[in-house]
Amino acid sequence: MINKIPQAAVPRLSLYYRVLVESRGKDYVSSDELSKLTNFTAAQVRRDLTYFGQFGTPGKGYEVEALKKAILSILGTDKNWDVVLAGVGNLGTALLSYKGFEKQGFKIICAFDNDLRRVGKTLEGIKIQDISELGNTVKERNISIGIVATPGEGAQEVINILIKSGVKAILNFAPIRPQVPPSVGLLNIDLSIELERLAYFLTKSKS
Amino acid sequence: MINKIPQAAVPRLSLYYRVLVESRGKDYVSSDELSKLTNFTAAQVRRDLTYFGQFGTPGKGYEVEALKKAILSILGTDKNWDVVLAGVGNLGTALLSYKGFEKQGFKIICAFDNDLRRVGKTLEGIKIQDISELGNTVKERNISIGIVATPGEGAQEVINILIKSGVKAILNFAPIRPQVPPSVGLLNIDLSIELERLAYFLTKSKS
DNA sequence: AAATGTTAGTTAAATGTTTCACAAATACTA
DNA sequence: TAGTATTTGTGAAACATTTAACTAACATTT
Repeated sequence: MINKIPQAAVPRLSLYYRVLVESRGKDYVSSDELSKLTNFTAAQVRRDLTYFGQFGTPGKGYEVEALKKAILSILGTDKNWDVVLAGVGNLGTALLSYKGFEKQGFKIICAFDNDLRRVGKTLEGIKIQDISELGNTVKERNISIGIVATPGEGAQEVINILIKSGVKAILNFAPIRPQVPPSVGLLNIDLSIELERLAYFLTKSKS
Repeated sequence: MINKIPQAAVPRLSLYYRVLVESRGKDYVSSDELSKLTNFTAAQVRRDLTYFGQFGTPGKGYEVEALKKAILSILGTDKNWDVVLAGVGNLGTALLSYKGFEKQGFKIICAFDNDLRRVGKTLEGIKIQDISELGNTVKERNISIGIVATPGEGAQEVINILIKSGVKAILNFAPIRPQVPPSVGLLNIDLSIELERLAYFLTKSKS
């Protein structure tokens, strides 16, 4: 392919989709309107969309429903994805309870923990299993997305099990940078690092 | 300034600090070793560090303790930061309970919610206050960092209050892209968007 | 049907970031 | 002390992304 798609364009697509959902009632929307709704420039909106195809009509704009469908299909959110959760502490529980995921086709279908006080309990309709069953369950149920919300210690081990069992994409909240083979997608969300970025911003803007 | 610092260098600095902490016992560490520990290239390690100053000794490397202190000072994590939390649902509770923040100098000192069932309760030693008191409390206590963990509706309003009351940096978990003046630092963590990025990765790698 | 205005798609320039390669500085060894 | 091995810091090149300017297509108005 000649046109490489910038990494950063993908989350922007998600945002275009959101504002399209909110602009129910309109038949067409222009890059200029999308620009105002997302705070990206109109040029970037057009550029981003053409990375993935041609969706618009000159003089008119983009057909809302068609563009919505197209973005869903590009992102893969027109399918349903089964998700496994490893680590059901405070954060894990919060993720399990978050209603937003299911709307977008992501369903946490099983959850694991190594704390025996939690194992066996049911949260949001999901029975927490012992971490020792992680590998087999993931294999049996053929799950391809994993969320890791364990402490840093042991996170790499959990991730190794996930990968060995066929998981192809991981959202990692543990404060480590796990090793994964290139075939596996990895996104790290590291709360401490984000706060440190803010602290840097504050320190810098004072000087 | 001639050398503008790439945005992306800042979170890398956080990671250098982490591996330095873990390499206790060593007096000196080379860019090559830091490279292996962080999976960034050695050239990037050196480049990143020189954005902020000259910390190394040719032929020897970087003195661990000195570099640790320098990074702390650059990031601003050598100071203590008071943090306000808006929204004490599942995610907010998880953040309130997360022990990692305090170690890095971030302390959530007050929390607010608009749900009367939560207001008045005490979590992790912090009494949840009514959202109507948010502005005054932030002003009185002179807080400069805010974490927003409310639903999307109302998040912009909460953020407006934070900014009006003197908050200068915001970590936003609500699924919106808030408007903030350029003088205010903003980082968005949007869980749905992260999952959609993974879905895109999976969709793409199958084709 | 012609003229005008709007808007997507494309090409080129500008900006920002990372990588490469090497000189200069220091440490080590004999 | 001279010579060799390390390792930093950095100019320049390579790469990636965003912004801006332009072109062509379509819609609307008269």
